[in-house]
Amino acid sequence: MPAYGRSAEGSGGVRMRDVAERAGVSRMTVSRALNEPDKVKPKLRRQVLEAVESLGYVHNHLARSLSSKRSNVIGLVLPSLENSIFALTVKGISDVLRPAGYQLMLTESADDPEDEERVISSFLAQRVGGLILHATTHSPTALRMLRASGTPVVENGDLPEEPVDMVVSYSNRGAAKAMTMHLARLGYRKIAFAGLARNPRANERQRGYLEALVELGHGDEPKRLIDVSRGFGGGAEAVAYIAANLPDTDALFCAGDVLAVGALFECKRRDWDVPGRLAIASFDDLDLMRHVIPAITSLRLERYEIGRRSAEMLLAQINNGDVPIRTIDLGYEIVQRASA
Amino acid sequence: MPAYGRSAEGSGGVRMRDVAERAGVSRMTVSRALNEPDKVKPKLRRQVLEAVESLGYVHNHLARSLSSKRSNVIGLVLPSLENSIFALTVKGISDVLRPAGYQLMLTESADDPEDEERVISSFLAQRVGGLILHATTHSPTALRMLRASGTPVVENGDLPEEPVDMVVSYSNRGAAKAMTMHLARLGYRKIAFAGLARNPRANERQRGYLEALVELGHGDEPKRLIDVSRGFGGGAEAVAYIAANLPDTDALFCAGDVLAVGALFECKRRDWDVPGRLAIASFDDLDLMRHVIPAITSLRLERYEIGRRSAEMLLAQINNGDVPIRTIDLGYEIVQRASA
DNA sequence: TTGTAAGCGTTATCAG
DNA sequence: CTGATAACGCTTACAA
Repeated sequence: MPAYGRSAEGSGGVRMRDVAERAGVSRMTVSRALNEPDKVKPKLRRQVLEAVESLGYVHNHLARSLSSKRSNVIGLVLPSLENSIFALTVKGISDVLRPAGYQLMLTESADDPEDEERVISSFLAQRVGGLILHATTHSPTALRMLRASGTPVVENGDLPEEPVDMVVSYSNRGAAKAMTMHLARLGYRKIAFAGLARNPRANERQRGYLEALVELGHGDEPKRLIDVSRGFGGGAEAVAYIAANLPDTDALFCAGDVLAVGALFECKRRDWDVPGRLAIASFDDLDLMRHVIPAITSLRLERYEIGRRSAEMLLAQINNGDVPIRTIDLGYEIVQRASA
Repeated sequence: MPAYGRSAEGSGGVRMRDVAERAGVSRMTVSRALNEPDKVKPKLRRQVLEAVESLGYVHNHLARSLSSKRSNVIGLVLPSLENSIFALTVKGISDVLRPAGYQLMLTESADDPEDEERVISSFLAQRVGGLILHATTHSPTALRMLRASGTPVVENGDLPEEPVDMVVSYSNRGAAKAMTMHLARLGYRKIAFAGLARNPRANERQRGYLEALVELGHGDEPKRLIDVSRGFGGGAEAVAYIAANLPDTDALFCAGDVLAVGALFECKRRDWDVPGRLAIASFDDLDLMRHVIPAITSLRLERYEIGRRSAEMLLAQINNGDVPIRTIDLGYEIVQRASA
């Protein structure tokens, strides 16, 4: 037996030919009535639709895609579902895809190259019509597979130097640099940075932070880089580390919102005034940021637009095959709040 | 042209027959080497795998599923991706599915029957091998489609009276009732309930809350039901409503964690002591609950287990077709913290 | 506008 | 253990 198991014999086993018989037309007329209704006379169309209804026929997309070499499925690879920041991007994608008759297939793949490879390979085996990847670092094998497949791809998580195909994103490096400069402008002088070591996007953010320090003339001062674990606990770790090892730090820039909130709570526990004792700034702009007390200064990214534009580009590529502008930088915005 | 557009011609256009030629075997041997390696002599198997590798062949699951009437894709319908509570369930599902060679297709469908119908129909058209639905209320059409398809289904969001097929869940009603009784046991007498009006699961929670009040002998007192909007803002609305209309309320039970946190923040803004002025309890147990100050008393559900067991049941049904116990109640646990 | 015939790329089946 | 052949259910291409 194969690795995969038995499944339904397809909805009730009603095929297009059954519908055709019932409606008194040929299979092709049924096919047309379903896919290109305009090409079938209203009367026959009605007959077909009635037959479909009464037989409970469900169009077989497997057969359709195999035969037509087209697919109405778009694959999306997200780094994680735990982080609700992606929800907006998914919504942006869906809002474009759905009216166009496409369906979104979503998979998560921790920022692990092997995992991504497996997921991409699976999507390609499924012959998806296009792929949206919320990641810009891929294994050589993954790259080879993607290129060989000829499948349209949009990358999302960052602005890569060598895109696979199309890109809709913002610059993690640029955004982090801007926020660091912003903190400096607010008067903070000893700015620390906390992030997850294993995340490529967090790494880029760290680079941006370091670039800003150099530009500010703090390049020679001892580094204030803090590697933390994920979740709220990571933010607490950062504050604890500052208390123990970098007590003169006056601002903490967190590579993610959850870290920032964790840091804020830890400050409260230690009775540290925010931003008096320690200012806090973060990346992304979860709804939570403006509700905590004090509200946290953060970087807002166009999460919804990223999704919408990605889907639009993908469809344009699939349908016209001609997308002149293949990289879109949607930028970022600093949202100034009470925490810094 | 069809509603859906052009797509890749399938990875490089390399077919199984090309692999077969290259390896000097028949297509069937290639098929076996890929699906049931044990049934092919090591030597031929190696030849095939080498040919696959050198040609960059990607197995066409469309054709495989069409021909075999099996599918290695499982569809999952979640109410929303904004709520990270589902991340754990997804992980539980993936952990079972992946090693079994299955792939998860995820879609979101707000608790809107029409939307769910469209999504289910799409999955059935895709001829998925099984379906996991995080919802227990379905439109008649959806039910008919599901039943007619014969596709194995697991429902997750609640314990329905008339399951479609299999169920792995907890009782929203039971859990809410238990929490309300718990609050009463802690000495609270004027317990309010806040939830989203349009959510079937929140409705069941409300029922449980009301049942508890009756059992406590508070059935005749004026109701303290508060309909709020979603997000942190909803929690704030609840507190504002209490301040304006139900000032003697001593405890607030929120149908969701985000509401509870929003309520907590609003209390702080109003300088209300929690739990002194108002106790707060919530449903689900997001990580955030134990990090806010004060930490919030909540109901913990086996989110990971729900996913794991659902996937296991589904696979058992697909492979053996014999799953004696078709409904699993995983219960809930009250996590007592400082907020109540 | 509708129909006919020949695939799409794989696997089930049965023979060797 | 391996191979030949006929599906799987649909659409393309062409003919009427």
